[in-house]
Amino acid sequence: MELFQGLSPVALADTMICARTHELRAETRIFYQGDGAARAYALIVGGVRISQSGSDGEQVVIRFVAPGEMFGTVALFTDRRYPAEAVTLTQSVALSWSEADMLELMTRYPRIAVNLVGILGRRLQEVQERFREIATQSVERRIAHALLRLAEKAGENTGQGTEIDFPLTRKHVAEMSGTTLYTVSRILTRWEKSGWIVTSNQRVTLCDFTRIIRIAEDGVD
Amino acid sequence: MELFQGLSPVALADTMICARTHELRAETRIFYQGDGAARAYALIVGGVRISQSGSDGEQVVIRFVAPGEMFGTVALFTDRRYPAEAVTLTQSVALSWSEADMLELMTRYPRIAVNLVGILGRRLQEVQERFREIATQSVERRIAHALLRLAEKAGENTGQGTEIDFPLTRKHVAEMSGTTLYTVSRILTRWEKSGWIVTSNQRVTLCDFTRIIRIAEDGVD
DNA sequence: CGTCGGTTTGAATATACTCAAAGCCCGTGG
DNA sequence: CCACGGGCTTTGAGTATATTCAAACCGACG
Repeated sequence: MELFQGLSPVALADTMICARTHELRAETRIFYQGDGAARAYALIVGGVRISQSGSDGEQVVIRFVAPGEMFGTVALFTDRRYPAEAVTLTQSVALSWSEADMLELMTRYPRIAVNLVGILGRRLQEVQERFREIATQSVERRIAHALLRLAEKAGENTGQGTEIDFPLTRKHVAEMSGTTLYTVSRILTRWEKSGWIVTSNQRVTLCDFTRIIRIAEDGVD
Repeated sequence: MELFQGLSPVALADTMICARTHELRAETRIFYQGDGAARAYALIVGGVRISQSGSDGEQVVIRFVAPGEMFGTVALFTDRRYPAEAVTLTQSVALSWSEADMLELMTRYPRIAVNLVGILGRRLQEVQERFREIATQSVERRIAHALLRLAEKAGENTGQGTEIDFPLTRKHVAEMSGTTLYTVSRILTRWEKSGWIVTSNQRVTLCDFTRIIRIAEDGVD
């Protein structure tokens, strides 16, 4: 749990006292976009998808949350409305803190604030990179990047290669890489026929990792 | 200066003591992408463009910095390399702090850290929105959004309308909205012929503000 | 007056989108 | 245990949108 790294045992106890625990089944909406932001969450077990939708209903996936990461935190410090919605991918467990407690903790233990700055900084850099990619690269490269990021975050090593261990539809990949589910399907089937990847039952396994990296970097296939 | 808001006069004096002043002419590179991140900056006068480039040289504009804003700050708290480059648009004045001083200040006055979290949070939200736009909207809408954001940040009210008061090439608009300078040129000339905007000498003035907003929202022209 | 950076414009083209239809797989319920 | 239904995926054909490349143009500044 990066946010609380470097805290004394006493401080850690303090933070746990005011935490609330949530047990959630798959496909549960934790908060909606536009809701008043009441609490900050930390994921312990499972997976969460954060998506943002525009006025027409076009959606994009902002990120996938893996165990150990925070989500819904930013809203507390900005306009107090969640700018996106959070949905569990699988059965999950999360902790949460109220806004007041969070602020209190942060002023009592500045280290938390500094940690949070680091976390947000890294997230900012990641989105900026994704922005550059979508602005300048071909769809194929973007899809490669998307899969690599997921593998990095939630990759399980199986016999066949690295499996991204939560359910992932073509639509979601499309919403991560700024394209349509049709294009994603075409490209993934091509990769599968070439043997770079295997997909089955909404699970994607990267077999030829270096090949995918090559596509992401060079755009060569 | 949002970062230091809510500080006592004493604290403010402390921060100013360790600040260094920079006077910069137009088109000066303040730092390069990949440089070891030594200092955090605050812009006092002028304008700065932050751009990121990929391995091939494709560039995007991450943001324009207006007076009162910080830049180069995130890098101190992540991997200590600037993830983008900063170039002055016009003659400018900036303050800067060393990494050590900044950390020291933040732990001494937690309020600074909390402020920074708010700033980063808002920037994160903005990039995420831009990401959604570029992923789902037509080029024309994206250009409209780009101009509106600039007008919001650096709009001067003249007789003809709202002028964006720093030099802005077609190329830069393209790099903000993820398109080519040719497409930007075509669209801006069309808007100019219709009377929604006026451009001259790298200055853009939005005459029919509501029209541009309509394009940004509906995609209607 | 010439040069250079920025801009406009045209024609040809590519890339990826749209829409429609069929197929597949999985879990459910009979 | 098998048949059915629903969500997800595949595939094709046609097309729009925006890119690419080339060339001319404009205007500011030395």
